[in-house]
Amino acid sequence: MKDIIVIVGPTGVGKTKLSVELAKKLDAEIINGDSVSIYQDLNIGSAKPTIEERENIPHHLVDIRKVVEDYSVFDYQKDARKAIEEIEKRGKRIIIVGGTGLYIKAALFDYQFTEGTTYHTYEDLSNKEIQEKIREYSYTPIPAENNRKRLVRLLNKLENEETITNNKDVCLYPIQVIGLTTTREILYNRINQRVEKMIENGLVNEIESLKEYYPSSRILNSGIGYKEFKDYLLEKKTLKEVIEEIQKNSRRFAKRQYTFFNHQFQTNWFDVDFDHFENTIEEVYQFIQKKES
RNA sequence: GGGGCUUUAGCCAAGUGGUAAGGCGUGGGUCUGCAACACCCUGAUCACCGGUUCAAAUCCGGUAGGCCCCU
Repeated sequence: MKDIIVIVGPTGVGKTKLSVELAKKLDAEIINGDSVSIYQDLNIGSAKPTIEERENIPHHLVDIRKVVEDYSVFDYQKDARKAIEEIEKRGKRIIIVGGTGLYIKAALFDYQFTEGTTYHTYEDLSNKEIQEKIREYSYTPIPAENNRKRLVRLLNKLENEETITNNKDVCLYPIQVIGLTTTREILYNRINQRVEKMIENGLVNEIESLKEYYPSSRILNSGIGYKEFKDYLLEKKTLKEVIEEIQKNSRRFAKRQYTFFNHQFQTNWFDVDFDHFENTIEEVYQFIQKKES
């Protein structure tokens, strides 16, 4: 099997464009590695590649869920591995692009989940009490003491007797991780402008048409570019405030993405040449060729 | 020209004599089932000069900037 090309980087650096161009050169198909593009009807705010931008390259794991449905890392792991298998059978190369680090990592590395386990929220227990219970299983050290979500998850795993492995460094596929980067200043400018552009392209209409799903949709209440509109729909916030909030959340997200891709993957970083993007494409292409020869 | 108020980190801001709360942003970090999530870490000698005091961001005087009122 040839290396799977994994394209990562912060939001707004040009991952989509690179993935399509590279797919053409390598005769590859693309697997989406973005937790929001999974959803139908979330197009503008998710910065999902348009049909034109996809240039007839097959894109997998895009639009596979409805806005009211849930989706998790485990689902992604299964779906992505299946897609890898299928593309492989077709004899095409594989490119995974996206900014959701955990999804991509769980698909490619030996993360193990257990099918259909029960899940308690332990609402009656304090963080301290949950920690105590975790200790009863002789599980130490307790990670992230104040992180309610992770504590609850861990306790559930212990109570369900799920196997807890630590294979996060065991990669199951041959991969080549390409990271796109630039200076913070340029990145933040691009992010800010891209949000303005989303508004011009009709993000507000997209939101209006999804309005009725807000109360029941998890993704609409957590995805950047969507959750910020909740108060706008209630007329508690102006559009200007919403825009600024989306920009801010995107910037903070980009920062966290850097930490993840820097520490969780062996990323080969490339400084993007925005004025002559073909240079960046060529540089990455040469890098891949060299690695394989 | 006269009078009053004000000046604390990039921003907002508490603190009126005993050696600087907090929030936001920024930067860094964690990461096996909500991950575009959640969580952790991160900064100042208080406009400047002088005085009072054992001790001043805190009191007094002056200088500079800002705001307001009067003429």
